[in-house]
Amino acid sequence: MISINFRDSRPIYEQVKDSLRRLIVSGALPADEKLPSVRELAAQLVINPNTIQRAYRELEHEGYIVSVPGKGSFAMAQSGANTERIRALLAQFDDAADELMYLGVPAGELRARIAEKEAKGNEA
Amino acid sequence: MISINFRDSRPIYEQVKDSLRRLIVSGALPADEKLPSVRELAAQLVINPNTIQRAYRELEHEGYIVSVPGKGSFAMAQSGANTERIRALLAQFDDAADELMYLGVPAGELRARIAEKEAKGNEA
DNA sequence: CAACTGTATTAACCGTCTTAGTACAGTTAG
DNA sequence: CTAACTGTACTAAGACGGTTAATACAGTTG
Repeated sequence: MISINFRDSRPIYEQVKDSLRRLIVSGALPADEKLPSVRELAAQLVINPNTIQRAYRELEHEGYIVSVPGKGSFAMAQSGANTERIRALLAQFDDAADELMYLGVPAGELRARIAEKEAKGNEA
Repeated sequence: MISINFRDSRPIYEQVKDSLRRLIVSGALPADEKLPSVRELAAQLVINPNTIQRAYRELEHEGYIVSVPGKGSFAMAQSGANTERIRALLAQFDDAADELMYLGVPAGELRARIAEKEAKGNEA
């Protein structure tokens, strides 16, 4: 479900954040779904609870989850559009598309990928 | 031309790499164009020459530039398709698209962005 | 020869990531 | 109520990577 790569230069807490965000975005973690507890996920990944805590704290700050002392952490329905995050994602999207086309990947293939996601999103 | 952000958590040499790669990809730096020397760019950005050297070394390893002792560093025409880089870029592209659509950005807008790039690429 | 180019190497500093250990308050099942 | 869970906070220590500084050497060029 969630995996981390110790060889990766990226911090573990970032990898955990991205994994969880991807699970939420993909629908694998619907709103109000309970996440593993800080200690449980730490034990599962064999890393320190502090590292998980940091990932959860930042995900909550980004509006993807909500943590309640004593109860747990839960996936959260996206409320207000996160304009700042959208701006960053669009920049990432454009950069990747620009370089891919420079490297010879046809624009049609990129558009087809979008269309495929659109279909998958509607079937769910 | 090339700018770095000291507040950014990303390493300076990565920022330099991305700036140069973007200049090459966008066509601002055509093949065989001479890049600033290691020391010159370091002085311009007020950072250590070693940091520039590292950026150049890795860009050469990625096939974006070529460095010749005594002469300088030059933008390089993309020869063989860099399959590894393309794979990573497609993953980045997909992740951004997935989350953008999750956040409510319509697929049509993403496709329109691709089409726009396609048009710009053809006019050049 | 002089001034440039890339390249290599060593040492030192500093910030961040991660771990370990402990502690406290809220929640919940028995 | 108690026990076991939950999130949260804090300090200390170690490890690692990024960056700088200071040289040094070889190839190129006017």
